[in-house]
Amino acid sequence: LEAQMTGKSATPRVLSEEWAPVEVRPQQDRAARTRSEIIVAAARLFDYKGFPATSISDIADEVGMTKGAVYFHFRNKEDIALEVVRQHYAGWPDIIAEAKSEGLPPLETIKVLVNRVAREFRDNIVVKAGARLQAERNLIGASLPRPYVGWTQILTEMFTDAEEAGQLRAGVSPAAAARTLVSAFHGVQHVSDILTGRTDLIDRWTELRELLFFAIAAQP
Amino acid sequence: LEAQMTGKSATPRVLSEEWAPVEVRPQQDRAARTRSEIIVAAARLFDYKGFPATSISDIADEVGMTKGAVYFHFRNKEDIALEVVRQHYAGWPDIIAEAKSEGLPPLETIKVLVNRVAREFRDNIVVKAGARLQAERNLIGASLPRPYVGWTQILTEMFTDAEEAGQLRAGVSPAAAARTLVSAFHGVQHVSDILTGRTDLIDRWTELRELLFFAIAAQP
Amino acid sequence: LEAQMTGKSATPRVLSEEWAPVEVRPQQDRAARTRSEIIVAAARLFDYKGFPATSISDIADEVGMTKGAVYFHFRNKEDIALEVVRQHYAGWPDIIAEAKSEGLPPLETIKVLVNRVAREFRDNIVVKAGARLQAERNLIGASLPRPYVGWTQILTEMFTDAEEAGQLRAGVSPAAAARTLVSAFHGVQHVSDILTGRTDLIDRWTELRELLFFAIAAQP
Amino acid sequence: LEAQMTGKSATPRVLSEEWAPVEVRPQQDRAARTRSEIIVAAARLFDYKGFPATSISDIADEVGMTKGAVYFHFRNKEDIALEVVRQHYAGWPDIIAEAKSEGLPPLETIKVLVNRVAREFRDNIVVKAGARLQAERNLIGASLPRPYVGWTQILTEMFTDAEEAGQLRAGVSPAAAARTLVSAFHGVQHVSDILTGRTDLIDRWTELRELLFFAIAAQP
DNA sequence: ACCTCCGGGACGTCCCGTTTAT
DNA sequence: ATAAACGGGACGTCCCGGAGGT
Repeated sequence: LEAQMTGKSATPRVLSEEWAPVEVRPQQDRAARTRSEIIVAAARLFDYKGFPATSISDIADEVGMTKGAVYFHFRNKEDIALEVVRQHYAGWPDIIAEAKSEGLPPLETIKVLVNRVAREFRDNIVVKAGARLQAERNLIGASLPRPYVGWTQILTEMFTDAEEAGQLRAGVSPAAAARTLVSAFHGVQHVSDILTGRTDLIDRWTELRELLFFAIAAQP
Repeated sequence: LEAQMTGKSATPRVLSEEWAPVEVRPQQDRAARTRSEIIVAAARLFDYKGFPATSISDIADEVGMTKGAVYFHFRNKEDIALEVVRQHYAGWPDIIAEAKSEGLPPLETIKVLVNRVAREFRDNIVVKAGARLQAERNLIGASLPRPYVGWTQILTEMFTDAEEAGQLRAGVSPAAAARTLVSAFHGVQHVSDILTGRTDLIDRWTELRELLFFAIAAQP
Repeated sequence: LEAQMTGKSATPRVLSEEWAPVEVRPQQDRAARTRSEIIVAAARLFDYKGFPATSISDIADEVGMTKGAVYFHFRNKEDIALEVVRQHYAGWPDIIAEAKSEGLPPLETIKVLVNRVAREFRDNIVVKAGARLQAERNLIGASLPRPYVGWTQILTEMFTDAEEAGQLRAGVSPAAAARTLVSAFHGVQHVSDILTGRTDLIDRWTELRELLFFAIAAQP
Repeated sequence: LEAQMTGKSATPRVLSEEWAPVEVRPQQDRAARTRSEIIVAAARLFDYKGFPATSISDIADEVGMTKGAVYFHFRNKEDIALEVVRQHYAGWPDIIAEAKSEGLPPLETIKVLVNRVAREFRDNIVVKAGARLQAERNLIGASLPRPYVGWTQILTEMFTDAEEAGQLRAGVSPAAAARTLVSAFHGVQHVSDILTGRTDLIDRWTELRELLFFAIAAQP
């Protein structure tokens, strides 16, 4: 749970797309596609080698373009990393909304949500790259959004809902639970990355979830 | 809980120092002092800027020497990082032995131990730097020892002791408990580092400890 | 007579230039010009100071560019040396064809040819540099073509022609004559370089030629 | 025939050693031995890698000493090269005297002499190293003695003797014969070094000798 | 006298992230 | 959008002094 969240609850993207201009010029279309290709290629490299070891040349080669073309779309290497991180964040609102829409009790909603997040961390290249970039944030520049605090806030709200629903064990603070979940999830994801390339992430997260939620949840 | 541990119990350093020759050649003494100064200066910079952003020149400046002097003691930058990581590990056996020597029940021994480890992560510059270097290990070279597995093994043994002493809640696996503790501690330490420079590490660790050990320990 | 020759006869450059596209892209033109300037500047320095003593900075200064520009055209210093050596070789086929086209008897053709080669060794900076680089070949890298063998082969063929024309003294082996001519010419060129900067090369070659061809040629 | 010769005829070393002080202090003896070991080790490396690629560390390692020890005996790397070249030269007078002492006619004396010199170029590590250092002389410093001129002078004298003895073909200049022999021998030796590591030096020299002396000698 | 240990600057190569001319 | 050029370091390593032991 790496990301700086916007804090306001998830805006359904479908709606916001309604507001977008229907007619886009084909050139802008192509530019957007190129931009996107660059981002994905960069994400692959950032995930594999990290930010400092990835050169602009590497990225240009990976997309089959010249360095100049890359510089046409992004002012510098930091901007590319920034966009990767932005897209890492951009996906969460929908996922959160989806989890909430299932109508489960708060604690179960959280479980479902983080299960889904874990899968993204294992499978989605942009999410993976964004996580690594956040871990290397002080090698990049001070411009990345602060990580962890958004998720902490979202989860604090959800754990507060759980408390109000009587799902929390007496003495458990929603904020502490949120902080601990965010930190521990990060730890699990990172250690899994180092030791197994995140192939065992789901198992490790399951182990963590069982212990943590036993301590958080009220006894039935 | 970053480190690859040797597994063998701590050698009583006091004793071995008694056996050391009293007279050491002063030149070698100076060299050892210089080496140590380089390590500490490098640790400061690695902790602050990370491995790739720290140049040999930076280190030389930090100790007030020239690059040539640094290269007399270390073949390359990687070797310096390696030595920092080595010293990060070198302290744990004594700390583990110390915790065990208090004669507490297994679970309390683990708590005391990790409390102490948390303080090291907050205060000891070499420990801090070693942790960061391990996090950046794929930017360095494949030569660093594998992190986490040593601590996981140590803690698995201690949780097994706890199980045999009847301290574990039914259904809790010692190995899973150890893995989760190692990962979650790493997460707490890392997030605390990013958000507060580890000043709130003890508080965050306390929050994690209360939840995790409630789930792990048998009800009294 | 330093060079590894290709063996195939000279391609008439005039003709092939007729066939070349008249319109070349101006940028590539500029690049080719720059590349060529770098080669000539490097040749001057290699001839003057040798390969190890010539730094990339020296070359960049000599052409009035920056190191980065040089590295845009060549991957490393060795590649520059390689190209100088390549151009040293590239000129021989035409010169050989020219000598042969005069329709002289074989032995006289050889004399005319080597006279011309001697002038190149005295006047052509790339030829001079290439010769020196070949002399320093084990300081560079194992990638330079083997010297001397190409010329030995060419001259062996020509001396064989002479033998068939009855121009060789009885008992003189064409191969031995070729080997000796190649080695002795190299020696004359080198000693002349060391002692006079090759200003007396023609005289020294004349002395050698008179003696050697007296021994090789059949008495009239 | 690389060397700068002193020009005065060979001084029998046995004699000059008679004049040396009989009693030397044992420490100086050790120093001389150490010096000599350094020279031989350096010669091995110079012959193998050339001057620029041979570092003081290499030499120190080769003799099993520290760099400081080497610097005690020689002021700098150039001095070591200088001494190697000096010893390359130092052996010729005896060899020349030996050849002359056989009482052969001048031309045969020259042949015997150069045959012997060729063997030295093939077998004697200091001679080989000195030759290579002379070839790399402008990479070292302007301090090496001028090569070739000494041998040219010696051989000019000997060819003049031959002329006076009626052994020279009409029209052959003793000076030109000497110059050509020196240059051509250098060429043969160098090409043999590059192509076969001087294993075929004797054969190549024999080929050269047969041709050259046929041209030089009066017909019987 | 001979040698070791430790440290000091100085470059050399390579490469990287970026603008300028086209 | 490309091709060409620009500075600026980073790393490594080399040649070499001084301080001091033996």
